[in-house]
Order: sequence, then C-alpha cells, then structure tokens
Amino acid sequence: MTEAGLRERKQERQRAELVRIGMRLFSEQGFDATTVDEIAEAAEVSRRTLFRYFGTKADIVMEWARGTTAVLTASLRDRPLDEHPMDSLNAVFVAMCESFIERPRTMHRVSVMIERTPSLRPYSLLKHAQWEDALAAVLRERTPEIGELRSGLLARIAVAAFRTALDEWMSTEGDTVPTAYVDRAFGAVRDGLV
Amino acid sequence: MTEAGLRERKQERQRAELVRIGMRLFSEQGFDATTVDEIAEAAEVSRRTLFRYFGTKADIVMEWARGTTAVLTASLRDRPLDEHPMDSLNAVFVAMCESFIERPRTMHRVSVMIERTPSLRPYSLLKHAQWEDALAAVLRERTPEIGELRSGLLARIAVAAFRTALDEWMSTEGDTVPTAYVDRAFGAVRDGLV
DNA sequence: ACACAAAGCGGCACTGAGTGACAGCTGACA
DNA sequence: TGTCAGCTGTCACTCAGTGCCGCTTTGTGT
Repeated sequence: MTEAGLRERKQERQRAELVRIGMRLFSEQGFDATTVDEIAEAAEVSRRTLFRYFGTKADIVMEWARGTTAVLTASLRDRPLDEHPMDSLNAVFVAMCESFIERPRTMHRVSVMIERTPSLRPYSLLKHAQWEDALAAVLRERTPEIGELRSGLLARIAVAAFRTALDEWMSTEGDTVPTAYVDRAFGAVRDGLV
Repeated sequence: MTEAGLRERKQERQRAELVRIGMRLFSEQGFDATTVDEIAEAAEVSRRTLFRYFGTKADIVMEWARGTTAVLTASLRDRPLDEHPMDSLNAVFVAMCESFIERPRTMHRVSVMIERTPSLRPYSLLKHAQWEDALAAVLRERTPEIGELRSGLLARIAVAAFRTALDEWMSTEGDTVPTAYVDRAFGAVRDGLV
C-alpha cells in the first residue's frame, strides 16, 4: 500500500477540478440555474461519478468554503499558547483581512455579493458555522482543559464579532480592509460588553 | 372586500393544519424520511396544493420556527428597561425554554430533528440569523443610544450562548427543558469568558 | 511479463422535490 | 341567482440524489 499513490493524487486533482468548474458555473449563471449535468459534462465525467465525489450539489460550494476554514485554523494554530484565546481569535480574523490588503475593493465586492445575495445567504451561514466548529476544535486541541462549553462559546462569539464588524464595514465604501472594524468589535467584547 | 373573509380564515386554518401534521410526521419519522405526499395525504389535500402553501418542504419547518422569533421579540419588549441587556436576553431564552416545560421530550425530539438533519441545517442557521436581527432591532428600539455595533454584538452573542447551550442539551436524554444549560452558558459569558 | 483483486467508473432505472399548464369547482358580491 | 376571480386537483415534466450492475483501470504479488 503506497502512502500517496497515483490514484489518490489523481482523485485530488479531479476533486479540485470539479470545484473549480462548479464555482465558475455557479458564479456565472447562479447556483440554482446550474445543473449537476452541466458541471459533469464540463468536467468530462459522468453524473454518477460527480455524485461519488460530492454527495450534494451544495457540497461543491462547501468544499470551496473549506479553504477559508483551513486558513483560519492554520492561523490559530500559529498563535502563542499563553495568549488569551479571544486575543488569538481576534488576531486570526485580522490576519485573514490583511491577506486581502492589496485588493480591499475586491474583498468588499465579494463580501457584499455573498452576504447580501438572498439565495447565497444560507451558504454564507453554513460557512460561518463551519468556522465556529473548526475554531472550537482547534481551541480544544491546543488546551484540552478548556472544555466544550467554553471553546464553543469563544469560537461562536469570535465569529459573531467578525460578522458584526463585516456588517458595519460592508455599509462603507470599502476603500480599506476591515481590520479596524474587526479590532473595534473584538475590543467591545473584551471591554465587558456583557 | 371583507376584512377577514371565510376564504382567508379557511386558508389560515389549512396552513396551520399542514404545519401541525408536517411537524408531527417530521418528528416521528425524521425530515428526509417523510415525503411531501405523506403530509398531503394526511392533510387530505393534493400534493400541488401543499406546494402552493409552502414553496419547499423545509418551509413547513420554517413556518413553525417563525413563531419562535415573534415569541422572543415580544418577550424582550416585556423586560424592564433598567435591566442589563444581556440579562434580558438570558431571561428571554429561558422563558422560551420554559414554555415547553410540560413537554420536554417533544422539544428535545424537535430540536434534534432540526439541528441534526443535514438538509435542514441551512434553515436552522437562517432562523438563528433571523433571531439575531430581530433581537438587535428590539434592543435599539428600547434604547436607541445603544448603537449598531453594541446591539448587533449583544444579540449575536446571546444567540451564540443559546446555540451552545442547546448543543450540550441535545447530547443528553432530554428529560428536562434546557433552562439550566442556557443559564450556564449566559453565566459563562457574564463571568468574563473574554 | 503476467495474473489477480480491489477500486473507480459509467450506464440505467428508480424515487422524491419542485414547477408549469390547464380544467373544474367554489366562495364573494352584485 | 348569475358571474367571476381565485382556489383546487390532475397531469406531465425537470432535476437532485441513489442503488445496482457490469466494465475498466490500477496497484501488487509472483
């Protein structure tokens, strides 16, 4: 049994290709207007095969979203262990914003598109729920004694802060990346909003 | 044009009846295992008519859930103004739980059905987002000087606390209503989780 | 080089959700 | 009581998702 055989790598490429083609068609024609058959045909696989890679059509979008989750969790794993978890989470979201620092307008346009398009709303929320679960898991992995309740709360409150910050920022022109808004929201949480 | 004609009242009753029957079947057999035809047959309407009342199968669950938003906002409006907003929100969620105090097992079964059925997840998140928006709006309506940031954060953190509490409670047998879990989650938030 | 087993793949047929069109019925109102 | 808008059921269709089966590919042992 080879560690990373030809088969596995081929599958990974195929999977990535399907996501790429699917996301392109979705953004061009809309999610509902794009059929699975179209994606399968464009990727030159059978419909049945596509459903072996992705259980549902929405899973293609979720696979794409998983990329952002991976960025966040990797970033959180890099934070010093003696830092307060909420400060780590603050830093993680700020870092994500800063990765778009060269193209603030693009980030603004995409954010508004995703958050303010009604048919896309459920997927955005699904993505945020994915963030919450993944971040809570990393918190427990870093300090197991933190517990389910505390890790779950911290992750959800952090995502809540980010969503609130993004909400404010989306009402602006978006000439700059929303780091200041994120810091302000986390600051409000820290300063005993409670 | 009569204010509340026979037709309108008949429709309202029909609509409520469909929700009642649908929710009963969903909680008995699960959401995916229940077909629209079953619900239609049990309610003695045609499949097509059911789809005129509810655009999708999930809308039946959403209609049921919509009631909860109204309950929450009404409950929040009744809280004393000198109470700390987070305490008001805590009380509001506890009150919602207590309204199910006679049928804790039913609440447990329905909660698990809604939260743990993958195809229902987006709708559950949509419902929570609806709660957040509605509760934030009531907070601003009660004390306009609270501002967008603070009201948004408070509402989202409250819903985060409730979701975390519900998550823990759903892992139990559900012999009792989750009031204790809710209080514990809000307590953790209050006690400077941050 | 050859054979073999396992896994992936495509085709087919099926169920269930959701929709458009059309025809029949019924309640509101003059 | 007749008229008509609006509700209802029937039918036929598209698309998502699944089980089954036979074929092909690929990793592996001899």
